[in-house]
Amino acid sequence: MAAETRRAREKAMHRREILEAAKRVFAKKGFAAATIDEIAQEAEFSKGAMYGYFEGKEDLFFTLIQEKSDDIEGRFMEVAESSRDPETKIGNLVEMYLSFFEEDRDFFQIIAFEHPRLGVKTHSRLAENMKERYIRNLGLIEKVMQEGVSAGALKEIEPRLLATGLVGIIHAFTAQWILIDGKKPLTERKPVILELFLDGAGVAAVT
Amino acid sequence: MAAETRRAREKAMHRREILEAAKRVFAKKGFAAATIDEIAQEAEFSKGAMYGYFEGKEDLFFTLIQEKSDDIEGRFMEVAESSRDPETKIGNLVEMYLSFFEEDRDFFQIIAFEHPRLGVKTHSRLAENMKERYIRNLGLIEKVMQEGVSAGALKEIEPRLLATGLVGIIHAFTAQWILIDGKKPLTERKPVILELFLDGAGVAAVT
Amino acid sequence: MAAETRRAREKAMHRREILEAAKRVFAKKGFAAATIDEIAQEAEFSKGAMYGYFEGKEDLFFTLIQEKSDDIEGRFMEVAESSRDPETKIGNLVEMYLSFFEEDRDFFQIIAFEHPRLGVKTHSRLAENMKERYIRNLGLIEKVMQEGVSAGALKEIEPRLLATGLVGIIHAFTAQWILIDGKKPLTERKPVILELFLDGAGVAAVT
Amino acid sequence: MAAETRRAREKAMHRREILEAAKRVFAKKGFAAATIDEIAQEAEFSKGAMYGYFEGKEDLFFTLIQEKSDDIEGRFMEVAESSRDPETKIGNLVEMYLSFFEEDRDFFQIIAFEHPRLGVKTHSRLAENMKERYIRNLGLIEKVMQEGVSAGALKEIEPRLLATGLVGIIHAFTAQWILIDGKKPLTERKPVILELFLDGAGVAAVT
DNA sequence: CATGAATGAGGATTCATTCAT
DNA sequence: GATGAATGAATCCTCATTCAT
Repeated sequence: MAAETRRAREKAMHRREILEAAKRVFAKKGFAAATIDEIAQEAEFSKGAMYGYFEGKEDLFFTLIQEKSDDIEGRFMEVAESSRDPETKIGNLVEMYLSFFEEDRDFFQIIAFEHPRLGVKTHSRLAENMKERYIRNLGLIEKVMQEGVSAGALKEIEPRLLATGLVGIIHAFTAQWILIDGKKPLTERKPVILELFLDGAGVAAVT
Repeated sequence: MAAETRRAREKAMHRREILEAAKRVFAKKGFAAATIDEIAQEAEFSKGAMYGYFEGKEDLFFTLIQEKSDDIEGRFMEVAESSRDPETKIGNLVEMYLSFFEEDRDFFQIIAFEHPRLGVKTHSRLAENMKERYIRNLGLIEKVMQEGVSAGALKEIEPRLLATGLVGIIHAFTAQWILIDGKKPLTERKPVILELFLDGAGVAAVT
Repeated sequence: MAAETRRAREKAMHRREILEAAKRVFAKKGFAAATIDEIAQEAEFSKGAMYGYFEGKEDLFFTLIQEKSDDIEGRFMEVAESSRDPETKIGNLVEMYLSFFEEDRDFFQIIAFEHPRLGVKTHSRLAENMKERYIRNLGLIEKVMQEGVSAGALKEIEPRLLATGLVGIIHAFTAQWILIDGKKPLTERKPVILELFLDGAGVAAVT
Repeated sequence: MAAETRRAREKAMHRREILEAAKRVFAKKGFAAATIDEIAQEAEFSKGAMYGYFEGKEDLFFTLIQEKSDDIEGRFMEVAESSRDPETKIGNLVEMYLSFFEEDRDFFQIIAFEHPRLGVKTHSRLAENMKERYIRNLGLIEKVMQEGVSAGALKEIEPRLLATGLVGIIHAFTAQWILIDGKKPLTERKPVILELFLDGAGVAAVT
């Protein structure tokens, strides 16, 4: 039985290694251009082994997204209950996203890669699921925005639009960070993002 | 001679038809997943015909990006000289981007698709060129931001960060529009975007 | 009618130009690797024009071989009646081949290219015809050899073997000439060839 | 481990089978007209399998030439040291070539096919390599000829010309054998070849 | 006749997936 | 389970040939 346990432990580890390898490859190439062969090599397993752990390329990809999405949703829940003050909560939200992507820039890359595909009608369970999640996620952020509006901390703008704006800023800074200034920690951008989002770039026209 | 002219005209038209078809397919599938076959079908030409107009998939893609990028850069120049007032100029900038993407949402899709690839080292002339253009483009926006800062209309924030923020908001709203509420004209979003960017989402904390 | 005549003359000229172009291309690439496109370009005609003069690639090739083979057979006939002395006749034969190939090294190249295909069973009228011609040709040379033997000028060796040997030497020197020392006239090799063929390379062992 | 060994053994065998199949096809069609498909069928493998063993058509061809050329060069070395007597050595040389081609007429066919291509400027590593080898090979034969001349066994003719002549005769007889009288062993031709080369076809003009 | 655009069959190559060991 | 050889469908691309102008 102990042997069984070790086996189970090893199997789980291998699974993880494969997933991590897949993530690196998907991040570098995108789903379509990635090959099982390259993932196998990256994972230091044989091609055949991959099929002992996953059903195929789609499954691999899907699992990856799934896990990370669960992770991010979990973190989101913590954030959602982290404070009563809307501004603090939004700050936590931004920080959460930034550290999430900083920890795992490959995943951000993947999301960024495949995100646009969501707008495309498709038959894959995969894309459907991703789209669902995306909308749910945006919904969560919307709720935070709604709270902010209700609390009088945010302007009376449709929460969805506010959510869209915030997400846009975060993504842009993350992309920027990956593309150009990858050295400094991404979380350093939190203050600017918050200032931009909450107070805007303009010098207060004294109305 | 007239015959020659007609032929030339037809050839140009066919070229355009193929480019448009390619754009639709690239927008739907992304570069890697798109196939010449599908593009040919979409264009209602035979597979072989494609090669009379373009050297192959890469060339097709490249040409597409090239043309549109030239277009957008041209429009940008107009905007850059459109006004002395920074806020007006930024407004024109936002409007320009919104109408550009509204006119051609497929192109936005393509850009969104392939943009993340820019962060990945590659050997393709294509990616290099795209990255160059992207940075140049961002540089142009930076310059507008710089003017705004100098004129005292924008906060003393690094222009690059301002540019990143604005672009992020615009992209997010465009993506949103494509993903969900594709009916209303995208340009309708101009006021929100401007308000978010210039004045922020927060209710002016009376500082 | 005069117009008709000029037309006919022009047509014949064009035909010739195409054939010459085809010869150059076939010589450079071999039949299989040559393309109609390249031949057309070489001939400075459109691809389509080729089909007004020939039925296709095979026909072009076939015609080429045909014409040249007729030519060489004609010249052979002259040689066959050129002298009563076997050695002189053999000398004339060698000279004839050498100048034939010197005049038209492309044709030699083509022959050399496609010759080995003769040993392969095939369904093409083309190859059959070439093989037939080749054997007929060798037969002609055999007859000269036979005469030489009968006249006591050549050893009592099967004429076919003698013919094979002579042809082999000629081909080898021609190939050599093309491959390496293309400057000097090929016909300069006549004496060596004759000496080798008639007297051998060995220093007469005083038998 | 034994399993590994068997696998390795099988892989080597399959590789060989594929090479042999490729040889037959190249011999029948020539490089340009041969198709991977046909080679695969001849080898009784799937098309895809070919790429597990070779990089493609060129590689296949190249490997084939390489291996055989190494073989023939090895045999040549033996011959080169086989005797002090020039005539014997030349005899051995002829015999070596004849048995080499008799053992593997497909290879001769291939050589004969592609040889003329050598005279054509090209960019392929392949052709360069073949040409190099050919010249080196001829060089080796030249050396034997040179020895013969120095030893007073051969006439004072440029060794390269002597080599060319001998090779020409050998090739012609081999081609003849393949084309027409394939039944009798090719090596049977050794005496005639030697006699023709050393003593010529002419009846000794009593000089 | 000449042109060259269009076609489509054919060929090289890649890659997800299967399967015998 | 792990391996990697084998498969074959899918894909890019070429080129002989046709045909409208």
